[in-house]
Amino acid sequence: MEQSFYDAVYDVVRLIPKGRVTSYGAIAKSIGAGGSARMVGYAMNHAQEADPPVPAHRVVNSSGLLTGKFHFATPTLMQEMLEQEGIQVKEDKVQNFKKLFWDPLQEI
DNA sequence: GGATTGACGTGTC
DNA sequence: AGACACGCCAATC
Repeated sequence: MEQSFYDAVYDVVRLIPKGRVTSYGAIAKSIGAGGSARMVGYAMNHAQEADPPVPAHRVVNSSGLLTGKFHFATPTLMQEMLEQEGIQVKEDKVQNFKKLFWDPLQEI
């Protein structure tokens, strides 16, 4: 079966550099999905079972909020991972999000 | 195959 | 400033 919408999302997310984050909308645009930001998040749900694994913890919503943290093994895992990469997270929000934001369109 | 859903985004009240 | 509403679009049931 052909690569589906998911594979495109996975590929972009895997391109996110360590210590950086991006938003669902940005990914959606990069794959040509436009305003289908929801689809990106939907794909990320499967990302847990995707192989190779996708750094979904580097993907947050446009506000820098860790909206999908509850979809990880543990709700705190996402924050832990981000902090490991040097990203400051407070109240489930990525601090300095604007600076840490990585736009896939700039890479692709 | 129609209806529902969803890790979102932007705007409005 | 916080809460609510609508829009997008593909996958799943």
